[in-house]
Amino acid sequence: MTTIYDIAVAAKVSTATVSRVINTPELVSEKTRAKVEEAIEKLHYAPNALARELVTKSTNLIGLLIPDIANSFSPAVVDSFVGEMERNGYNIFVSITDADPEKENKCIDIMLKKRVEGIVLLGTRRMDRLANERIGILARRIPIVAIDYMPGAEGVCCVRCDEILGAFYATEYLIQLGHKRIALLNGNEEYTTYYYKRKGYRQAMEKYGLPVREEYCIATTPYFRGGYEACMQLLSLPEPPTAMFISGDQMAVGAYNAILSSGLKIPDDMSVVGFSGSPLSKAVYPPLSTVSQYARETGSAAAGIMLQKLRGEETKERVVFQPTLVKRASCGPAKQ
Amino acid sequence: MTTIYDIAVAAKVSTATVSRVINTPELVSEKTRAKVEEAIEKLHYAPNALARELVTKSTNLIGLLIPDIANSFSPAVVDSFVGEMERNGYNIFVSITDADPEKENKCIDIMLKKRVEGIVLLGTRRMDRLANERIGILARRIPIVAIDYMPGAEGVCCVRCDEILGAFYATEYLIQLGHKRIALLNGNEEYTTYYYKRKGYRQAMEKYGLPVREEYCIATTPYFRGGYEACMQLLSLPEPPTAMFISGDQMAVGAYNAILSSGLKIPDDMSVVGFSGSPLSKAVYPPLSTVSQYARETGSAAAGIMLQKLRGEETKERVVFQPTLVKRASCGPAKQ
DNA sequence: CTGTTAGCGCATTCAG
DNA sequence: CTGAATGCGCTAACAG
Repeated sequence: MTTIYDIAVAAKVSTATVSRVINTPELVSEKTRAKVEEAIEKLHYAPNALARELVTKSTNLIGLLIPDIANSFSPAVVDSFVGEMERNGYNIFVSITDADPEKENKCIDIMLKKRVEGIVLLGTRRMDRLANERIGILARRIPIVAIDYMPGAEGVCCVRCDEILGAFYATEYLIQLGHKRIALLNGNEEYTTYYYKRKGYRQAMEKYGLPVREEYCIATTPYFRGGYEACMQLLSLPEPPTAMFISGDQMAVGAYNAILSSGLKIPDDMSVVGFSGSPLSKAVYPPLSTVSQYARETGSAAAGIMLQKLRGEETKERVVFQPTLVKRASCGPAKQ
Repeated sequence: MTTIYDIAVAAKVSTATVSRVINTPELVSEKTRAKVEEAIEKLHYAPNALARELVTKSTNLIGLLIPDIANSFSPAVVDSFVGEMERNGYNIFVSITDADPEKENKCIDIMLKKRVEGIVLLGTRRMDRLANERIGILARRIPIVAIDYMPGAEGVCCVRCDEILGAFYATEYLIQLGHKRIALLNGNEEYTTYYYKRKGYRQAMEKYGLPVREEYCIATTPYFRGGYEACMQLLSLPEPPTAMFISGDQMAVGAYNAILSSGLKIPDDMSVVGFSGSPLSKAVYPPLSTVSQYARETGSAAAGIMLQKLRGEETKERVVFQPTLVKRASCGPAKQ
């Protein structure tokens, strides 16, 4: 590996001069600059960022923790976040944690050692306030932005969608269409997203005086298969629901499959509202009503806040996107 | 930021001893180890990886270049690749290149400066041999694994699916069902994936003596919307196709929408085969026949090869997965 | 078992 | 405009 010293020798200058043509070329005379650049070219010199960062104490590195990359929300957030950070000269160090707090902790340790200048936590977390304590403490030393809720670490800046409200809108919409038997097809309610979605669902049901029937509330894995299986279960009930609010677009598509392959029609026999507003929701047939979560906007908002923090500017404590209910053909009035 | 020196002072030992309790604790006496560990704990010491790596010349960093994270293939590959590398003690430095060769080049420069120990290039590339020349040269200095084809850089290890064969299978299947008017709904054919898919399609058509009709071959954006629009265009033809091979599952779902919302039935009025084998293909209704691309296996194969290279072991020049045609309800016999 | 010393590759004073 | 010298935080001989 060629070093700054090799270049200095080849160009017959000091290492300081080489350093200058790289970092402050305007301070170097035309002639020596040319000499040095030639040597750099010839020897394929790539300055060792480790050494550089050791002295400048600036890594331009941001850590990104992703609990789950396979859902319909993460990729879009990651894309917009990474793009925005890169455009501003930062680089990204990622880790996929499978939503495992222990793994997350280890990753954070590594990131701290690598001297990342900020950490972004993407996606839902356990409703475990204690587990988040460390994050809260860490946030006093290094910029941290959480995408989604962060119970128990009040100092951490959160960028998220108001999921209670989103779930409320979705459920209310179904109620207003005349449905009374409305199912909630949810994910694991120990996680923030699903906890809050249940809350919104419940609020809507209660507001309109409808009973929350336990057999209508199912928590399953938030992917296609989970949606399919849970929906099958609902359809086999003696008195099946006439509508369902489903906590994720992937689950909703799985439910579509269950409904359609049971010979039922959407929305005639079953109304469906999803959650996420991913491109998928618009793509399926019939197009899926969904609560739009603004994934890309969330990613760039997180980047914006992170950049502010890195510059030492004051930032908002929290950015909450108001979800929008996108009404599409998957919902219809309740039959009499 | 506390340093090894601070710990040494606090524990009243030398920095060498601190270094030992961190790296080779078995060489330190129980007593001093306890002292040092206490100091580390108390001062929240996290060894500076930059300094460490500068002297050990080992970063455990792998660069991962992702051209497009939004398709149905990348997330699964990334997940399995990253998981496998992390399990083996490596960390990941990512960048999203939007398939822009210039951006890719800049990213590689940064990665080289950061002293990554290997680089993985994910996903399709332009059919531009010259653009890949640099990769080929680089591969002589540092382990490089390309996921997908890599024309023009023969030294680079490639992990990919035989897309020609996959497209051939898909098309042949439709032909054997009696279809003669078979469309190809493809992506931009300047990119390897779509170039080779067209090739496989053509080979099948020619083998069975069917004409390749230009108006049946459309190149569009490989997402839902592209599939929808291209399919609409095909349906409006005076003599529309009776079957289509679609180069990606997302496009296929977009096409589903176009077909179903035009009042046609799948597979009665239109047979469809997709490509990717993503969970999505199984989830939609009717379940989509597709060419399975083994995303997760591809990711872990790439990791496996990278790990071998990092250990200095000999590796295969190329790993080619034989795609499998998964027959589902989206295809039926051609009507007379 | 522990301390001393010498760099790793670079940026940054401070002279000249 | 350029060079010599110093140190960033750490590991790795080498002594003791």
